[in-house]
Amino acid sequence: MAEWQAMGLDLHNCPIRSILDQVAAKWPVLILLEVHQEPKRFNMLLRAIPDISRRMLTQGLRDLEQNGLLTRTLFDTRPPAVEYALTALGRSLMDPLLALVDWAALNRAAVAEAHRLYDSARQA
Amino acid sequence: MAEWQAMGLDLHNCPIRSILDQVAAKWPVLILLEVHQEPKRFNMLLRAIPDISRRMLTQGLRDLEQNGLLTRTLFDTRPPAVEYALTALGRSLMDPLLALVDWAALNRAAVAEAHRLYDSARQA
DNA sequence: TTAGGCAGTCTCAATTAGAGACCTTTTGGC
DNA sequence: GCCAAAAGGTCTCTAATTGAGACTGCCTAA
Repeated sequence: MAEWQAMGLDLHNCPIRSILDQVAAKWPVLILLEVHQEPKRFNMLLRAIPDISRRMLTQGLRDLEQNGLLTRTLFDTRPPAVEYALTALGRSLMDPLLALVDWAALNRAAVAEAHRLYDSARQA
Repeated sequence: MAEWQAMGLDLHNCPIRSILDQVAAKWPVLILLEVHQEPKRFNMLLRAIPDISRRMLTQGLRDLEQNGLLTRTLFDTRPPAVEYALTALGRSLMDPLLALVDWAALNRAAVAEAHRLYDSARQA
């Protein structure tokens, strides 16, 4: 971090910010985690992430496609099927992303405890 | 990932989802990155992240405090100063978070290129 | 005495997200 | 032959979230 800050790549006025905003967001992360398991189709994703709306799923998929993280493949079957899969770039993102998920899994007890403490302090 | 999925810890109906939603979000990430450099005060953060509003900064700080990622320390100086600093838990989050930032820094050219390709394909 | 910094809160307007109807094509059941 | 369902979305309308910016109260330096 220190290095690329020295290089003038700070978070303000830089493309890293916008990438982070796109990727470090609720729905994109969830979509990537689903597609990471195996390529999935639109309605499959809709079922896999029950509380996403079609609107947000469409938008999330378009954004991720635009950022080069996944591909949209139209199969000319009847009815036509559309498959979303990770690109190489998308796969390269999964390492840091899964590390974040692992952190969350590992520390959920600590976070829950912090909530408890915070709330009881508020009470007093 | 496979392991904790086998353990029944899937992303739907699980506290990991809510932690991820809180942490993998625009402002909290930015706040953490700032506080990671060194403990900072309210107005310092406001200046460091120029496009955040006071409202969102307040809310982000409260959320992060509630999740046990940072501490709020009131110094009884004149005028009173409030310092926000990472907790041990917060510091432990920085590894995966910085990995994500590094990924963004490393791959920003590829992402930019993907945008260019996507846009020119749209054109045609 | 007025200007400014500190750490916020409050209100109102603009933006964004969610709910759910609708579209087109095609298959399967009755 | 006809209705329902699934495919992959779009469209509209409403609800929730965010942002802009005024305001607070206390204190210091000019």
